[in-house]
Amino acid sequence: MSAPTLSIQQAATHSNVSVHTLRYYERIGLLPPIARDANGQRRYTERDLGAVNTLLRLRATGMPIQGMKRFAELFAQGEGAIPERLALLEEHQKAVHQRILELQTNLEAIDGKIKIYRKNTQVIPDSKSNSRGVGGSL
Amino acid sequence: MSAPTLSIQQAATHSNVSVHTLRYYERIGLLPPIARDANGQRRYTERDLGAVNTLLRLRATGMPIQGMKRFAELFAQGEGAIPERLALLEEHQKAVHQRILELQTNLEAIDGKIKIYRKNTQVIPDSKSNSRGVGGSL
DNA sequence: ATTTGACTTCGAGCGCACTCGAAGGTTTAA
DNA sequence: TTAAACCTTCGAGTGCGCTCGAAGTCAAAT
Repeated sequence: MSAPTLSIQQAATHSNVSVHTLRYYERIGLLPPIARDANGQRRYTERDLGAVNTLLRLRATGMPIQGMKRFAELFAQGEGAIPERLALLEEHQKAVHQRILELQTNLEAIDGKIKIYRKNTQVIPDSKSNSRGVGGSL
Repeated sequence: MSAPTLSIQQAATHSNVSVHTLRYYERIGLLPPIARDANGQRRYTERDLGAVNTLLRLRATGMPIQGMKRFAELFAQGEGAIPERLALLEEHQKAVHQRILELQTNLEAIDGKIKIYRKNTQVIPDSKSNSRGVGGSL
């Protein structure tokens, strides 16, 4: 039993991307050249799908295409480049972590605003209160 | 003592944006029309700076300009629109929270990969191991 | 007198990551 | 026979959020 492979259409569906994007990623070197069948059609292996998966995770965490390209290149260079691959991932890890912290910080500020709004919605302001607490300005 | 106001340059520096961006935000309706001095030059009040601050927080958490515009419009509509403002913020709050969760999930997957890489870097693989754990494919 | 910084309207350009369609080809299945 | 699904190269278009510069004006400060 040889490993099952997928057509580009199937791979696209499986990975939830468009066939356009799969060819695009291969074209710009994010994916290695995908193996072809007797008719020259792409056959995606488990490994290829794994690669797509990894790329999508990197993308989802905000890595720009240039970064992914660099990673793919380091991969193509074989085992010698493992330390660089590790370094790249660690750097990205750090960046993502900081991004999460930034989001959390800003989210807290928004939470604060929401609380103020809730107070103001619950109590109908009387003529003496001017609801200046609400935003001040936006 | 009247409230101190800032020139556009000062406001830009203070908020860490460009004067281009300040005018742009005003132009597209994110900021209210900024008050002018005798010479027609913008004078940014504390309130205006607060508005910029809020916008930057929304932006930093990924709210598109259209969303910010909607918020600004609701603000311009006065107190009657407070419930809608609240709703908009709550929706955004939810979205940001989900975004954070997504980042954390993907970050964990990346952490996993890093761990595998670290194992492989520590132990020089012998002829029997083929380091297939490392990425598999990227 | 000149430099600085502000103002206006306008439209072009940029970087990113796709996204799509055209045009022309082949193979395979119904 | 026809339709579906794949292939190629190519270039144009999209949406976002700026970003910039041009051209012309004005007023205050040195």
